[in-house]
Amino acid sequence: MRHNGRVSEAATRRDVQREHTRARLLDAAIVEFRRSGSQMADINAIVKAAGVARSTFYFHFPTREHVLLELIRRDEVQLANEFGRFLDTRHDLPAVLTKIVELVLDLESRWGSALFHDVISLYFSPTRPEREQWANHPIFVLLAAEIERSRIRGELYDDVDAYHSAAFFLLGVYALLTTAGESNGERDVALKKFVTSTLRSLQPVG
Amino acid sequence: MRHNGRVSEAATRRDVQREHTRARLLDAAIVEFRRSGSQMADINAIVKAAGVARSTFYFHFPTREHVLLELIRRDEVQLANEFGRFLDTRHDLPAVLTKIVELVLDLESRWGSALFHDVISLYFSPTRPEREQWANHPIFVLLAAEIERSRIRGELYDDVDAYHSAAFFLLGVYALLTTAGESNGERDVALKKFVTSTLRSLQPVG
Amino acid sequence: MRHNGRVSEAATRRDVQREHTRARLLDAAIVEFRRSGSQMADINAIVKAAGVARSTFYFHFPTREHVLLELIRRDEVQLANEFGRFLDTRHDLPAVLTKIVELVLDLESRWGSALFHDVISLYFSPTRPEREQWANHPIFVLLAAEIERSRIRGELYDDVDAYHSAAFFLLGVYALLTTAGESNGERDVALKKFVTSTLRSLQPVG
Amino acid sequence: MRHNGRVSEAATRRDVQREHTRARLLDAAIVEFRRSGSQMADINAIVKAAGVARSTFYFHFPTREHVLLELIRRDEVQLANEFGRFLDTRHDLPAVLTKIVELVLDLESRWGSALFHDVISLYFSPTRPEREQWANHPIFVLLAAEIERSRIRGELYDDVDAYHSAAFFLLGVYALLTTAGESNGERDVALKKFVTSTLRSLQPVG
DNA sequence: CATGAATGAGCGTTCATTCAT
DNA sequence: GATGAATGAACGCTCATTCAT
Repeated sequence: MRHNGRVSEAATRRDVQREHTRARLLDAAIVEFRRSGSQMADINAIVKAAGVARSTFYFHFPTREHVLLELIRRDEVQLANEFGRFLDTRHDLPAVLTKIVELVLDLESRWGSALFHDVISLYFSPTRPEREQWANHPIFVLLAAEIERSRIRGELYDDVDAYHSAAFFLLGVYALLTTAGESNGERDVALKKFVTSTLRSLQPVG
Repeated sequence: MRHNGRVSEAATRRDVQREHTRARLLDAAIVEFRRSGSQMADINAIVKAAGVARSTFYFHFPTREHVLLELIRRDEVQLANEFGRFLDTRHDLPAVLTKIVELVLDLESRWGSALFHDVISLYFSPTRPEREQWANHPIFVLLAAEIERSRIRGELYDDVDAYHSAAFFLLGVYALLTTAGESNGERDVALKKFVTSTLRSLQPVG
Repeated sequence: MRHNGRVSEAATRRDVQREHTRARLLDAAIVEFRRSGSQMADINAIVKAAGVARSTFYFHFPTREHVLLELIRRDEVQLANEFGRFLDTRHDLPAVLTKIVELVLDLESRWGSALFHDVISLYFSPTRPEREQWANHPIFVLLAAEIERSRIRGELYDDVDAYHSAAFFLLGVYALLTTAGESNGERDVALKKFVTSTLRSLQPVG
Repeated sequence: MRHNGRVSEAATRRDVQREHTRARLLDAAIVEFRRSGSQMADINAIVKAAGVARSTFYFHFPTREHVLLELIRRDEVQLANEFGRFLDTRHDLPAVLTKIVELVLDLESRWGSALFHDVISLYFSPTRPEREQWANHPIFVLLAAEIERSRIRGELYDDVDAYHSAAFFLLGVYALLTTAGESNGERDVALKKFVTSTLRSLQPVG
């Protein structure tokens, strides 16, 4: 009411400032989360690293989960793009599954295993937010479609359920990865066997 | 150490008392843990429910993880016994896998999904204690052995790896169960399909 | 740091509020400390008396020693001022020593003997903070200077060591005061004799 | 009532056992107290070192102060004996005071400065037990008597109050020793000056 | 928009102490 | 006489959260 035309301008400045602070917080959060997993990472460390007040964090993110979500969103898009590009090339189902393992391993090494574990468990958490459904997971969607195409081409058992098969596979890969106790060598072996095993559950052994 | 033979006898009374208190705490803990998972569980609520002093909890259990371990120990034995009894009866591999799903579902409903999740994640936790290795999981051991017997009987693909197959199956079941978002009906369907899918990965479709 | 000029102005309101809470805590602390000495003092009682949350205490004071230091700081300034004003008047050495005894007795009665003891022992504590050195004690400094002036005026033995003499005197006064078992009457007598005795150690009996 | 003549015998055995445990506790206590001062030393450490149960400590000693008292009692007797033997030899007052400083320094090095500090503060503590009065301190008694004899021999000012003078001296020595912050060299200098200063307060400068 | 003071709940821990055995 | 289970009070501390400014 006391404001003149400059208000929208001022608001814009605020927007810029807000996004700046928000980005600082996200950057600091990913560093902290990588270090100690999202459970352990305390907000103190994040805000300290971001150079803002503790309460500023809560201004931007209602809970620490919201930070995670924002981080996930970033990478999911990238992952889906990469996987989509791969699907545009010549490929068979074994190659597809292997590619997925590779992508997920990439993701894990980018995030660190502790944080990765936390992120995955968001998909399983009883309190997970609406949009983190499997049905929305970009890789899941593409994989299910690919399996279905394969089935229609007659390469798989007739009665294969593309949706569930895709879920079993991704779930399995994630679960194996969270089995952090084994050495990387053992894990790689297990993943390779898992791909083979999954293929056998889909198509007649040729 | 300085005790003579009579002491251990006399001490029995105290032992009984101690075990009683301990059991009260465990009972109260499982209730609280069921409600909110072991991480979030309020120790104050537990001791209040058990009717003992806060410090008594810490007298018996150094950390909340120790409670969890004790709870697991209890049920694992029971589970393994039940599964062992089942294996003594006439059965085929599909029945075995179905039985396992059933047993795990039982366990989950007894524990509640939050606590169940915690327990499972003990198997995946980077800091899990030695004895909570897959290799020691009673169902895992029995299942792997059963798969291997089946393979030797020529019922499975020749090159099936019993150890990994058992792991994939249990991991998958657990993972599906932690996917709490779906309705129970959907979950049951998914589990049934998962059993079928696993069987196909093990034996030629007849 | 990112603040502009107006912030410090605006912050003043908060500063006032903060200092108010801080003062409330200090006031409550001195009451509790008087009752039972700073070691034994119950932080819960302090915060309850101050009408703030427990964590607020720790927000303001990392340890209980910090409270003590703040209390000391308050009174040392006052004490030094009063002693300084006295030194500005006409006086001789006996009057100076007597004045010191009087000031210290005042301090003790304001603080109570338990707290007073704690405060003094800060000067003796192996972990005492830098600034609580004798060399910084305001009365000590003034007394040593006064003794030295007296010596230069030829009123004392030539070889009197002002620094040590001042220390012996203050130490003695404090030590006598911590000897709480005797009645006040006995203590007053002892203090009077101690002043006489100290004077005799400084100047030829006239 | 069911007991026969063997009771007194049995009681004797118990006595032996009790004294044995008591001695073990004392030995452990002095070690622990030396390490960290009596304030810090926790009963846990003592009972652990003594190899007895926590509650056994409380069976023998109502409070930790009672342990200290028992330890003091031991050494005071020895100290008084040694000082008494010295007084039997040819000596003058300066030698007496110097001897006392020496004895106290010995005591301090035997006990460690932290424990020594605690012990001394027992003499000043508002809750100190009856028998820890200055009036009972063995050295104090002997010193006061010696000063009085000296005064009677006409070596001191006529009006010297032996009781208070002895108190001032011992108090001063103890107080200087608790000034732990200074180097040993500085402390020795201070003690020497303190002896001189005290002598001057007692006898005309020759 | 961002801040910092303040909160409240809980944490894991220490420790003197009691008491039945 | 000695024990160990149990207690209760306080400790210092963390941390998500609220709120007035």
